[in-house]
Amino acid sequence: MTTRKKTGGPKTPPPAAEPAKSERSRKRSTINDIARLANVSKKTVSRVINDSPFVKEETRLKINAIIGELGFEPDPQARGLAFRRSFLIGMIYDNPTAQYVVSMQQGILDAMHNSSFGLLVQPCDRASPTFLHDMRQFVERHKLFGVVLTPSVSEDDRLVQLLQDADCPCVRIASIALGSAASMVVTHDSVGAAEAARHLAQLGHQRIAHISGPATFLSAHERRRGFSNGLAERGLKLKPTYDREGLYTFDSGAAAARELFALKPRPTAIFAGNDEMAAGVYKAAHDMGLRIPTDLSVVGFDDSPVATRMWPLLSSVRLPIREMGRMAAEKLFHRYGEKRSGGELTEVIPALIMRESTAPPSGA
Amino acid sequence: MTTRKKTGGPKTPPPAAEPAKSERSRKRSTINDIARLANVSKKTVSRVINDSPFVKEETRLKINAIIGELGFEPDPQARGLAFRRSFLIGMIYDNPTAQYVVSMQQGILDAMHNSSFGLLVQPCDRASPTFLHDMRQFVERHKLFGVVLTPSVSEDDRLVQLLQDADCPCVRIASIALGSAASMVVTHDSVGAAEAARHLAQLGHQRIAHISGPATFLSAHERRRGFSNGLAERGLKLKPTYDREGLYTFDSGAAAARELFALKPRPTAIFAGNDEMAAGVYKAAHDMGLRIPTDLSVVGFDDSPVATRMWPLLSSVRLPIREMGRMAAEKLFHRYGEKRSGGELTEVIPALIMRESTAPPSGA
DNA sequence: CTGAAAGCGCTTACAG
DNA sequence: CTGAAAGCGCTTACAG
Repeated sequence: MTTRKKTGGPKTPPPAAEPAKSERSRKRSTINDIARLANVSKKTVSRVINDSPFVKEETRLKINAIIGELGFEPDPQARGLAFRRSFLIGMIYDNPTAQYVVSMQQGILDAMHNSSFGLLVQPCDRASPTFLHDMRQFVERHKLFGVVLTPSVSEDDRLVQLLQDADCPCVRIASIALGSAASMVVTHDSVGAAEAARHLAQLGHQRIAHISGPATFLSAHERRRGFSNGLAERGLKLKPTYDREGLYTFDSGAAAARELFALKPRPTAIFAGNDEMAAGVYKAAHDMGLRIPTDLSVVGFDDSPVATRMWPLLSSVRLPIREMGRMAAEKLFHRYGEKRSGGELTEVIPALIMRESTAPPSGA
Repeated sequence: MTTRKKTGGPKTPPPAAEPAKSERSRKRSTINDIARLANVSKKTVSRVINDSPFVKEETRLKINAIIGELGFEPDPQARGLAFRRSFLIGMIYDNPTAQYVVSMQQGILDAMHNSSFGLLVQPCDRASPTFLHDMRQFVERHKLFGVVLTPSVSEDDRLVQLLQDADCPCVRIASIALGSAASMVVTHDSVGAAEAARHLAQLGHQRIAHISGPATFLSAHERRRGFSNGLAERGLKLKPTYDREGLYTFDSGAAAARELFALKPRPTAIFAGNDEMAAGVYKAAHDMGLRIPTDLSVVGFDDSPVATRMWPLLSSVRLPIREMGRMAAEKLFHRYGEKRSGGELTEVIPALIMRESTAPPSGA
């Protein structure tokens, strides 16, 4: 009992920055140490760790003090084994944009800060024949606490079904609500696309084109839909000849733009489904001697790093990726903390970031 | 004993793609099930799981057969608890390039494929006052099996010391050997930079400039050193006025280029320490009306996605990031498998990827 | 070459 | 409000 205070002084700062030097012989303390020091059973210590309401306030205080003093942190592995569920969150992704993946990780990590959770990453390929098998292994092997699914794998119903069968909670990030409110972070891509449409219309453009992502992507559909609606608000229509499908890649954007430029009259503004394709549009315009924004206005989507690496700087629709990651992880935690709470839909609205790539049409 | 065969037929395919429908009541089998079925003790099953040589071949075969049949996979959590070490690899990073991070993750995951390991990611900020404390928590909390350190945090000796104290194996990725051979993947950035120098010299350039990364980065130093050496091979010298320090950022690259362009005579070629800065050079050149490669040759480093998003396409020095990740993880595993083996230095050589951004000097 | 006992650090029923 | 027993699924000494 006398060995438990080292400094003897008042409460040491936070969790004791650097206890003993490299004396790694000082093993981490366990629930047993705490129990002994507090003169209670380990079960009671377990109760305070797990925030059980059935602990006398006085007991709780005493135990928490000792926990603080020793810098005790329950072993997630042992806890996991007993709980039959780990303290690990998985992030499953197939988004090709590296910045998206890294920002999302950051956001999830933000939500886990100061918890004992860890973030396990898992890329995937929906086209692979072992896709579902791999995902099942990933989830079952680690007895994941929960999983966050980013687009476009978040749209895969087979995966969602599998997770449900495996009793693994998941939060899906997508442009519209695909499942229960408790499991969704919806990004309303259509709203951002509509804003882009209004902006272009406002500038006076009449011949406005769109290059969408592949039809298999929900986001591609939503962005087109929102754009079309935004145009309609201003009495404009997205003409079929001005409506091309790309692949969300640089090359497909350039190819679609070339087709568009061959039209007469050619469009004076293009809304690309993502920044990659917008970069392709820049390239095609450059090759044809079309100046941006004088001869052609361009708007992208994603506000990825490339948007500020092009000249003129690309105006683009931005989604708060990192924040989305944080929200998704928080949903997972809420569901656990307060008995299935956090059930409201989580929503996010994209915003148009204005830069230098748009101007009134030259003839205006 | 009779319940153990479901299909009754010959060995089913791999690990039984989809055992029972959504019957998740069928709990995962444990080491006890295997032991019972094989008529041995669980300890013996444990021995075959851990590849112990002290098992009769016949016994091993029988046990492995049953393991295969049931698709048994030992629970990493339970194993970890008993081993006092998890089956988790941590990746600690502070590299600002998203593509680098994602590729590295992929590589590490490649090495873990078909193992029961998982990859935990952990960004960090070396300037944060809680940096070391956070890292210690990360490592101790998860009882990490090992950790891979990417540049530039891989250069932090305090971290390496901390990991050693915590008895956590690590592999460091850096441009030169910073520690024991067993813990290093060295990327020889200088070799790639030298190649860039030779290429430029070969083209006939005489006035060749370099924009380096910040002096606090080892890579910045190594790239300059290699470049300078490459020039020297051809009897050229990196003049102090042509040797500028940037920050590895777009803006710093543009600023340094502007200074270089103001010199008379101005350089006819620039080797940028990374692609970001090369993009800045493009921007500055564009603003000054300098055409690439006619008026100015440019070479970058990293071969990041932006390299192919610029016009003309940027020639750049490439490092096989994904492969480096794989190698790093494999080193961690080797050290474990064969009693401290895998001790040789792991090396990687960068290669110059030729594209469209270089040409002989216009006056040549 | 193989096994019975004890233990990793926590939690679940069950009692009280 | 609190605790003693048993257990999560595996491994470590120790025996034989």
